Amino acid sequence: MLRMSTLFLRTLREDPADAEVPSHKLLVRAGLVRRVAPGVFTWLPLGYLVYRNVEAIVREEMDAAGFQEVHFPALLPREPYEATGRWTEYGDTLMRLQDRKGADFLLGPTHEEMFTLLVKGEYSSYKDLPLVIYQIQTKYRDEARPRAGILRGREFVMKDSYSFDLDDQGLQRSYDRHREAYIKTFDRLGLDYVIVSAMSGAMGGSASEEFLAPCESGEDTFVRSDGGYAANVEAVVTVPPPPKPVAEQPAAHVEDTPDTPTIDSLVALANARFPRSDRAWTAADTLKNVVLMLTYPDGRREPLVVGLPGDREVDMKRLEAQVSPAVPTPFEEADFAAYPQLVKGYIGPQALGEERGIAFRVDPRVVEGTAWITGANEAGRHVFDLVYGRDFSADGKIEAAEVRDGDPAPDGSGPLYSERGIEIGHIFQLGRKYAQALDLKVLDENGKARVVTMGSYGIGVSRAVAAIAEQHHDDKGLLWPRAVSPADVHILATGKDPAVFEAAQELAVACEDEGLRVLYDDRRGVSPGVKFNDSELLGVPTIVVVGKRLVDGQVEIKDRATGEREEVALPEALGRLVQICRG
RNA sequence: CGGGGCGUAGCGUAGUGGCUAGCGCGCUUGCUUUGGGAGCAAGAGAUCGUGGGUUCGAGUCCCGCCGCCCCGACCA
Repeated sequence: MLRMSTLFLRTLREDPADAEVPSHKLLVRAGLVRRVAPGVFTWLPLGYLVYRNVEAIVREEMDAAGFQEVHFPALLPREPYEATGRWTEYGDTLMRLQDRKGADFLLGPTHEEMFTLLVKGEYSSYKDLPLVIYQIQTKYRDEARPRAGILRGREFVMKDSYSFDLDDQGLQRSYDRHREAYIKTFDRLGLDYVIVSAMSGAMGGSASEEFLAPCESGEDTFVRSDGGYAANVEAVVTVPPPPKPVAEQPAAHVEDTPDTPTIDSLVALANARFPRSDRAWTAADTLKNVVLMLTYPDGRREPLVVGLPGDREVDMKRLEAQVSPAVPTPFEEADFAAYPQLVKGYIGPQALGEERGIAFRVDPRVVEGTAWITGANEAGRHVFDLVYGRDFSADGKIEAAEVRDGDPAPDGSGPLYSERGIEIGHIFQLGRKYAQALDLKVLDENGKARVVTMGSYGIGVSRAVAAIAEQHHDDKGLLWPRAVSPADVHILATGKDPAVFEAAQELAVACEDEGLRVLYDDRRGVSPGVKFNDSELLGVPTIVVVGKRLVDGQVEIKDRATGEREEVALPEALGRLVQICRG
C-alpha cells in the first residue's frame, strides 16, 4: 500500500516554466518525474510504477509471442559500429566516450550490430532459425534538440527486438508476428494509434510501418482519411485524374509572356492577354518545372527536373524518399551555367528528357491528354496547350508534390487531412544489410553458407508513458488507464475525525487483501481540497472519499475519467470497488 | 547549426544604477481550522548562471563564456 503521508512525492501547484506539452507539465506537476539534464529524467516512485507497468505489458506480449529476452550493455565498444559504418554515419547523435586507455566506446543508440554479432557467435545452421530475441534497454542519442520532456529524451528506454530468418518468407512471418504483438501491446496500454506505412509502396510493400499515437504534441506528421486510411506523407500515392482524348485538345501555341518568371505573374498575364472563354486560368493550369541537383553516394551529380502543377510545391521529404539514396539539393547559379538549355523561369519539357541529358519526371496528375501552360525554353515566352502524350513526354512519374488537406486518399476512403502523432513503435524489415556487413551466415540444407535476413522492431517504452499521458488527461490532471495506473484505487481520508481514518485504513487494507493496488491519502492536517486536487492531478482511475458522510455510514466512489460519483454504504464499498477494478 | 526568448530560494516570479533583494507556493514551530489548493503569528531558506569591464556604488549597464526553453534545420 502506498501511503501519501510517507510517499516520496511532492505535487506542484504550478506548471514548470520549462515545460510546454501536456505530458511534460503533468508528469512533473504530479511528481512522477524530475529533470536532471536536458533530455534526461529521473523517475520518482509513482512515475516509476507507471513506467514498470508499461514495461511489464510490453514484456508480457513479447514473451507471449515467443520472443526471448536478453540484455545487452548500454556501454559498447566502437568496433562493431565501425564495421557497419555507423560509428561515423550516426554523427553527433552518437554518445561517445573513452576509457582510461583512450579506447573508444559509445552508449548504444540501437543494437543491431550487437544482436547480429551475438547470433553469429552462437548459431551457424538454418535449423536454428527462425529466431527472435529482444531486450528492454536504456538507449542514448545525443539529440540536437531534446524536447517535450519524456517524449524525446537523450536517454530513454526502448524495447528492441531483432528477427533472424533464412529467407524473405521467414522475414515476413517474423514481421507479421511483431505487428500482431504490437497491436496487442498498444491496445493493452490504452493508446489510440494508427499504423502507417513508413515507406512508399514502390520501395517494397510493407517493409516498414510506424505505430503513431495521434496527438497535438506529436512530432511526426501523417495523413489520414475518415474512411480509415493512414500513411506517412512520404508514402501517399497520388490519385491521377482520368486521361483525356488527345484529339480534343487545341494545338499548342507559343506566346510572348514577358516578365513572368513566377507562376503568379504568369497566371495574371495569361488571364489579361489570353483569357479563356469558359473560365479563368489558375495556377493549376500551369506546369511548373523545378530543377534539382541529385548527388549520388558515389559522388556523381545529375540534374533532375520535376514537372508538377503550378499550384503545388515540391515536398522535399517526399522527393528525398523517391530519389534515395541520392540526395537532392536546390539548383544553383553555377548549375544553371553548366546547363544553358535550362532557362531559369521559362523551363519547358521540350528541352528535357534523359536523351537530352536532363532527367524529367512528372507529377502523377500529368496524365495523357492534359494540357498545360509551361515554359518555352526562351526568356519571356511560354507555350500554351502543351498536351502530355502528344506534345511532350517524360522519363516517368514521381511522387514529389506536396500532399494537401482535401486530396483524395489512394484507397478511395475519402479526403485526406493531416495530423500529428508520436512514434511509439516501428517495425522494419532490415534485410541483409547488417548480416552482410558483419558476416552473419548459416549453412542451409545443402551445406551452403547463406546470409541471414533480419528485421528490427522497436517500442519506445518510456516514450509510451508520455504518450499515454498526452492522450489521457484533462484540465485537472492525469487520467491513467487502469492497466498502467500506479494504483487501482486512491482512497482519501478527509477531515479530522479519527473514525474516518480508521474506516479508510480498514477499507484500504481490505482492498489490498482483494488484490487491488491502493494509494491511501492518510495525511493528517491536510485540508480536503488539497486531497481532492491531488487525487485529480495524480489520475488514479477510481477515487474513494471517506469523509463527512461516514457518520451516515456512506463513502463516495468517483470515476476519475468520467466524474461520475456514487454513494455507497461502507460495508458494500469493498465489493463495489472489486467489481469496478476488475470490471 | 540558424532565428527568437530566458537565467533571481525547492517551484512560480517582482525588482527606474542607490538602504538589509521583494512576493506567492512549498518547508519549520505554535494556536486555530477540516468536503474543493485554510487563518493568524513567528521562522529557516539566494555566492541574483559565470568571468571580466564601466562606476563612488551593478541583480540592474557593456563584453565574453556557460546553461535552459521555443521555432526551424537535423534525427534506424
